[in-house]
Amino acid sequence: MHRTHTCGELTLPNKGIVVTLCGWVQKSRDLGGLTFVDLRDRYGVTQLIFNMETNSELCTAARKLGREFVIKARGVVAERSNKNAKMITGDIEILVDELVVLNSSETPPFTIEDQTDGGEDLRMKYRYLDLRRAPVMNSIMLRHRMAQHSRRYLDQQGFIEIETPVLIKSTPEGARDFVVPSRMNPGEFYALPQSPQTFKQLLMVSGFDKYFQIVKCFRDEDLRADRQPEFTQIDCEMSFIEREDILNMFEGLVKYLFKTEKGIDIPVLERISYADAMKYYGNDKPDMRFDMKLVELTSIVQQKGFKLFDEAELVVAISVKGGAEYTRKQLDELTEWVKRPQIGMSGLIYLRHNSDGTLKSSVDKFYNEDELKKWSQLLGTSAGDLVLVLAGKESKTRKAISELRLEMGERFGLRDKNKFHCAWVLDFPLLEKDEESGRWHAMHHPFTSALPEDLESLHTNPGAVRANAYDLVINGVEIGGGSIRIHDKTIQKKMFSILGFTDEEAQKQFGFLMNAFEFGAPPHGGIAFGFDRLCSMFGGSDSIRDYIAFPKNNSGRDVMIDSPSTISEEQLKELGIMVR
RNA sequence: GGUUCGGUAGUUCAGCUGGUUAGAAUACAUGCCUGUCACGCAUGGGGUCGCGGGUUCGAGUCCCGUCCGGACCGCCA
Repeated sequence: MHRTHTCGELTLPNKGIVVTLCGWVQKSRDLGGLTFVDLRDRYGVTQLIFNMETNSELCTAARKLGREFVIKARGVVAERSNKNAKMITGDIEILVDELVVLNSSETPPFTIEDQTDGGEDLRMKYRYLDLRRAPVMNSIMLRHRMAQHSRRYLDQQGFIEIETPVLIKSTPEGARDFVVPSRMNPGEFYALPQSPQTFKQLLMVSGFDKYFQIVKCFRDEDLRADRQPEFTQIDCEMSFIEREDILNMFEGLVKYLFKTEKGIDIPVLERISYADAMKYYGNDKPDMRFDMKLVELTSIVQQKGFKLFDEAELVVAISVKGGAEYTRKQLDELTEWVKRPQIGMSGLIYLRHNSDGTLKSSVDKFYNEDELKKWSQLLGTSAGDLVLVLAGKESKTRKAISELRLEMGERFGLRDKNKFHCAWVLDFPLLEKDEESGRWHAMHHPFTSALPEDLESLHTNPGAVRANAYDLVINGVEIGGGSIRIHDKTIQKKMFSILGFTDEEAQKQFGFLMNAFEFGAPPHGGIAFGFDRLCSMFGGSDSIRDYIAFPKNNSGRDVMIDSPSTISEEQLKELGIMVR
């Protein structure tokens, strides 16, 4: 008696055949004379039926089945008298003639159903049970398919998949490293890679020409719904290419994924400069599913006696289509929303374009109708629209209006999960100044090249130099990013010196790379995609956790295996480590 | 490092200004029921109100501390 079919495939045409199914008891319904058992496996659910009149022994046994018992059942596929249109297998049921209990089960701590009663914490503790639930299992299977599609496309394009080491060297740049003590080299540590960046560049020096890897990366930073300490990237690098080649190649990958997985033909990817993204969306990863562009009012609103605006570095507004329906109460609530510490604005100014064409603002005291009309014109409002204005320090205000824009987009239903807008964000600044130390930091990473036309200002005006870098942004989420790399030793050295490395430090940290550049490094560049985010985007979720089989919680803990954990004195001693 | 919300039955939650024996739904157990599929009906068991301290005649409720969890800010080249 071997399994002949799955619980998701039997329908009316299979009527009359004898089948054997295996799976878990989803639920049983005992009606006295009849007992129904829903049997579940990875493929679906099929109803088993037991009849007290025709086989009382078997029916009595079936009544004893609890939730999540593992069973094997043989029987004939029969047409149901009462069909269930909600189930794929809802037209049939199995008239069971033999039943084997393969294993019993405790009552699960939460219900194994699409809509579970379990909270996040409990589900994570029993993740192996949570994974039995169809939505979670489907997410994991989506991830599998996405990996296969990506491999197929990249293989077809001539990319070679190569594994790079996981025990590597700690570097001060970027995120914090996870660190692994070396027993054989007391007092020394490996670091886990934040990305295989330098290795893939070395592979280009070796001549592999097109490389990719679907690879775990590690960053010891605080977690978010879309950030895990270990995460997966589709990591790619190519030689003898220019930016345009990379954009085309990976635009191809994005299109291929949407086509094969979702059957969607996405249009040519929009391209927007970092400067424009900041100007129109206040954000380097704009959600371009909807318009609601930022409009700066600074120059026209100052010197009218309104202190908040007069003292502001930036006065910036958005116009919400149909927002004039917002009541005073809702506007007050929105004001509280921007005052939350996470946003940190001192207040919110509004201008309502009433349905009768009149304008009403919260600052009528300072601005006459002509002036308000000017606002309205700049923002292109018509009757029924609502203008929201924030003012204050430049960067904080820009950030706040960007958040407000996303919030209003959300409230007005403009962020449809089934709509996708993909864009390249280009021409990022190469460097950014750290406010505290006053030092320059690489915005992307220190191997990123400058745009050729900006290279000269590297010494005179480093902040103005644009990087030959690009991000892929889908629906306001940074899905991928990359750059054309530096392949010249002298320029790479110069970059390290601008970043505040001494020659000695640079040699110690990255000497292997710069040495390699002395032996015929080809021009090269690449990109890496956040695979977990890509999967959650395709699955329509904001959280990557359901797309990772065994994720960590907000504090970086795996509550199932209870890690991280302390280790024994002997282990510490062997590793030469003292713990305070 | 910070802000904020939460921790009460197996689970999800309610429990008001402190006041008799802490409730609901669901899950579970038992019984009845031949067409259920969120089956129905009846009965029943199930609680260290996260932990510690304080205020009070009296604390699930108020205060302080602490632990755990969620969301977010900082951080994430």
